[in-house]
Amino acid sequence: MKYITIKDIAKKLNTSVSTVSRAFNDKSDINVKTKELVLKTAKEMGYRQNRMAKNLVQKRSFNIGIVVPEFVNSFFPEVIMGAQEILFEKGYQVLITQSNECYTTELKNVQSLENSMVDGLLISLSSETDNIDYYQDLVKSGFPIIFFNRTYKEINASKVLFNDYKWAMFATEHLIRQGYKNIYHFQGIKTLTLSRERRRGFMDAHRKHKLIVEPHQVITSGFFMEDGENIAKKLIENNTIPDAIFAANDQLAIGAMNIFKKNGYKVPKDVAFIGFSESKMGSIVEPPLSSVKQPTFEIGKKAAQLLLDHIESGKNYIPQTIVLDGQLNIRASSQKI
Amino acid sequence: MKYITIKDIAKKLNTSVSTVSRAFNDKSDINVKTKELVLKTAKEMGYRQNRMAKNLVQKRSFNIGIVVPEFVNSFFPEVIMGAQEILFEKGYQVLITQSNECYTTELKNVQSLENSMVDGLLISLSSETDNIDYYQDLVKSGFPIIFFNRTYKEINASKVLFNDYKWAMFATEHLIRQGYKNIYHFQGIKTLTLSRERRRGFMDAHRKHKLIVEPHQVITSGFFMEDGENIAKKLIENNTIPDAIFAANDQLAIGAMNIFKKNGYKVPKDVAFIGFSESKMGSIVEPPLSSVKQPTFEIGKKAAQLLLDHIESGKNYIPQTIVLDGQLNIRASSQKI
DNA sequence: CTAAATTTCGAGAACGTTCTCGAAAAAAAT
DNA sequence: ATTTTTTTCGAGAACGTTCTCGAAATTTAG
Repeated sequence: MKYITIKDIAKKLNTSVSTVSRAFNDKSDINVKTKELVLKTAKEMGYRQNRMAKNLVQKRSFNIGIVVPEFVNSFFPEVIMGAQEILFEKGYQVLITQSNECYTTELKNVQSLENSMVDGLLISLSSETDNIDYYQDLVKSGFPIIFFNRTYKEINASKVLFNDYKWAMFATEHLIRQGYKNIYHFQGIKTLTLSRERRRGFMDAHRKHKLIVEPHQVITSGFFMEDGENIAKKLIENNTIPDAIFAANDQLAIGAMNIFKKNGYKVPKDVAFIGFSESKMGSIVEPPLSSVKQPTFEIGKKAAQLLLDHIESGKNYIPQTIVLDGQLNIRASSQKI
Repeated sequence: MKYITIKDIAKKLNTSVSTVSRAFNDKSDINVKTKELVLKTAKEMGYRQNRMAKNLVQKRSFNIGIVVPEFVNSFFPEVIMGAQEILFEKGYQVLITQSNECYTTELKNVQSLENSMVDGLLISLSSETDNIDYYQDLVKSGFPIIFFNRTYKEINASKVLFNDYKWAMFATEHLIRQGYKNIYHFQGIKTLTLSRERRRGFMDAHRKHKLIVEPHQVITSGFFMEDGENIAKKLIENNTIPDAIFAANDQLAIGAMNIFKKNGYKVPKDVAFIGFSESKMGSIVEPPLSSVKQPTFEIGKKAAQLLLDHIESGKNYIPQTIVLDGQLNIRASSQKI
């Protein structure tokens, strides 16, 4: 493949590369007519700018790296779409990688992206990540990096978060107000800040209403549908059937709901359900699943915006934390009849 | 941000940049001891290779571009994951873009990726794309590009396809064998090759069983759940209720199913359903949706492999078409009781 | 009509690598 | 000890851009 370069154009027009370069970069010190001529012949010759070279001299790639734990739920794709929307219009390309919830792959991704000279990073940590030294160094070095959803308090960088505590509390209170007494919480992966926050919301809602939560009411697992199924099976086996379940995500709730239904339990009469991070599936399932809706697009957009801010302001950027709010969508799965 | 370069290392070690470069590139003409020394001090100094520069001289980026129409269904994410698996282990980075089913964005994506000097392209065309001149030129120029799922016969490049005809036929026959007579087909976007193939399967299944299909039994729409809902509403309005519906994807089927259920129709007793491109939702819905399962990961893997072949063999690459097979998963939504 | 100001341009360095070529150093062969 | 071979290295071009600096051309002012 023979690329046409700026030199070829210069030669053809009997001018210098500087002039041609000027034409493309909207520089003021060039005659409008020559500029147009350059642009025209460039088009005719099928010229395409070589980003590598440009980036090399400008020391920026106009690439943004995104690292997410997974792709299978619609949550992260939606966040990514939000970010892309902002970044794309500013001329940035987005490199997306996934860590598969694995710390080593996550680190490999980050480093690989750094090698590609990304101008900044948007990252949501894997559930396995408990060592944040690398990120601390990165942040300290001034590299533009924004964390979203899954992060650590200790990291002194900009963050876009969801108010997990508040909405977990609302969700739980909703169940309590419906009159449910024996409410279980499926907290997913225990160690994540977001899980802890949701659990805290769950606990405080009980406290507020002077209800006591027994340890066995909070159950740890993974975040997938199968995890929900397994928990439900075990509960049925032990014949410890909750009134209601507040799950840390829709997948867990749906998995469990299916098992309960299969075993003859009625939803919400026997067991009520409320999920989190509203997914499309939630509205399809029978009965439709109540859930807390997170502003996925908004998260992506805000994170992207912060990143652009950081890139533009350089060293003297002051990190901020944005906490977004959601919405409690009550559906049939949690309404006492 | 001050990057440490190969020059810095050379200076510190009192050697030449050539030697340092050799150390990193596993060249034979370097002493093992100096190599180790270079590698060690490079690590100490926190050296990170500049991809831009490397790519510039080597004229390849080790980046692969992927263009997909959308992100919201799990189909494309899964394909991407398959591709990533193959590409990642060969040291390639993946740049993902989405066209939002819009031709102009698609083209912009492709060009932007070309500017980033991607070594190759994996693409599934938007539903809007009817002008393939650009791709024809690209293919003719020898640029490595592999089409998957959505493509045009006319393009002379490697393709990874699904045997839509065959499995549409199987799906339809399954319904016919169950005794359904008045079967409708929701074909989605009419113009896509894959839609045409699926419709052809639908028609031929009827022909084979000596059944006649009236034009009104084949309905065109978009590919989203809302489209399915709208069709169902219209059918109910006109009181033309099919025995069974074969939808070109799960979303259409689920959308329609929900509306029928809401209007008091029983599934599968009053209306039976079968979808296509099995989605997670299909197994959650009540009753579980029969569907044709596509080997999503496999599609991504195969496409990536073809692309690597193409990149490696260069000009004398001979395009191939791989047609993959799927699986018919029969569930309650299509079983006559 | 000349001087000053402004516009427009070209030469050439720089970005951080890889790669070719030939030279120096070391090892092996005579 | 000398020649030949092999190993190891350094100099410098190249990749395709942008950018700085100063010079040429043009316009404006006096």
